[in-house]
Amino acid sequence: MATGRTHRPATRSRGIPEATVARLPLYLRALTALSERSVPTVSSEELAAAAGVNSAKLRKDFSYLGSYGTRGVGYDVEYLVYQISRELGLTQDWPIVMVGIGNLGAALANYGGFASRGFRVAALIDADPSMVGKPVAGMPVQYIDDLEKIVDENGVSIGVIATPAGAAQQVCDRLVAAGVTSILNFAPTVLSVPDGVDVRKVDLSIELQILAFHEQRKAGEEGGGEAVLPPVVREPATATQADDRKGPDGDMPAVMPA
Amino acid sequence: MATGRTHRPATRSRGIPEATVARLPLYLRALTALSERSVPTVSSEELAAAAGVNSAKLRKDFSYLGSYGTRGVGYDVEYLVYQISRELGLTQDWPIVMVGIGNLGAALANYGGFASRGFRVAALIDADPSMVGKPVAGMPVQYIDDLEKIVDENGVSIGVIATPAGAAQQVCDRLVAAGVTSILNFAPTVLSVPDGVDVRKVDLSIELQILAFHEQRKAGEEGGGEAVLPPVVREPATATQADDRKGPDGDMPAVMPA
DNA sequence: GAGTGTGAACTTATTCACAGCT
DNA sequence: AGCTGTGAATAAGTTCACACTC
Repeated sequence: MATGRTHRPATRSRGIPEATVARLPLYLRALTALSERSVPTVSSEELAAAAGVNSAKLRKDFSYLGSYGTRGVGYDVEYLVYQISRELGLTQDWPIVMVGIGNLGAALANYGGFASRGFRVAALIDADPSMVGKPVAGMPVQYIDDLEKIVDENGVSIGVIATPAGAAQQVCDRLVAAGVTSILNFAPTVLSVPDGVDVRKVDLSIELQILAFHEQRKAGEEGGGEAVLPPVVREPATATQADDRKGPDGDMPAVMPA
Repeated sequence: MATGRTHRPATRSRGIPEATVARLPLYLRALTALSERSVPTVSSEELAAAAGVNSAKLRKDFSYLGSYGTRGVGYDVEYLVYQISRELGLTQDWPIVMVGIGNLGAALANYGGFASRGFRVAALIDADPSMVGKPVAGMPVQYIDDLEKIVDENGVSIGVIATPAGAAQQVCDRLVAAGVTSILNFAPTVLSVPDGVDVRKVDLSIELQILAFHEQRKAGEEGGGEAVLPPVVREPATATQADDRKGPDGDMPAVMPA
């Protein structure tokens, strides 16, 4: 205020909204595809469609990064690819370790997306001695006793946990103690970490459950008036009396579902 | 659960915030663990800790479902497990199909989390004829030509896509045409679907990129002045002469990073 | 004319803090 | 005394709509 007009919006890499950060990879993917097709420029409308968001949101997101577009024209694809890559820290290579090379871990290791731009699998680690030395995705599995050494020697700061739930926390603790400060957790458990360590989780069954919620609602709603499924116990408008009315519907049945 | 008995989400359950829905599975998991340990009741504080959220948020979340707690005491674990299960639609069984039984698909099929409460894998489907008939996770892979029939005969409304990116949209279209209204997408691509169809996506490389963003920021910030890791690719101050000031920092280098 | 960049309005989500029940 | 349930306050995220630039 005092300065009248700070011409520069506070867009230092600082203070990019989390929701925006989460969409940058999406934009980057769409832009990369355009780049491969040698498309020189793209409008917010087109790019938004390719990324599955609306154009106002995209423009707003980009505005946090800076003014990278040209009015009346759009965005230069190559230029944006670079700027977003830089913002995401993908102009450097991040060595990562993956712990837990079971079904899922092995699949992830083989998965191309992992080795994509910006990341390099430095080591695969497992606690099962019979796995050690076996090649997975072209690299030998290493024993978990060497975790600290591996992290240290490779300067790893990002770890992926794909162990069973029971082992995840202790693996996490070891990774953090060894210097890892970002963790991607595929184990279905909540990890606790000290301040300064980021955890992101991917949980299949949670995603399915969220879908089931909406699915159920769709089923209950179809037809509106002529419902296929009867509305079941409409709450009497009276609400309460001697009724210890709890939830909106359905008290606990005598027998719990297994 | 026999046919109907889909509880109509009556009165209050209309409009449970999406953010709350996304956390219900988390609470459910924590509660299930308590239930297995035969813990009878739990306070919002304890449960919140187990689920990795703060207690105010948890209480607020639960308040959208109804008044399921007892003041001065806490929540009855079994009761809550049932109520949340019901809210999520897990008191019925959802048959799901999985399309794309490659590395990742097979891993997911084997993954216990999938077959967990409320879901049943009705079929594994692949487009590779050489996969067909092979048992994966104890069930034979079926050919994609039968997709429509499988969806129809099993009353499938939830589909999981684990194909390569290039095939995802067409698989999605076929699933939707066959009657699927919820899709969990593991392919690194944006799916477009008609209104009324829900899509959730899981993308490893996006998650990693988000971590890299924060990681980069940490590195750039430590010590304030002299960073341990040099930011790599220091921009040549070259670029544009007339200082058409674009972003907060860094213009495009002459050579794009691969 | 076309399309970005962005304040302002609006919506959704989180946190606070305390009244009210057991 | 203890802990839930929830309005009220705050923060974060989205959408609108239009001035401005090319």
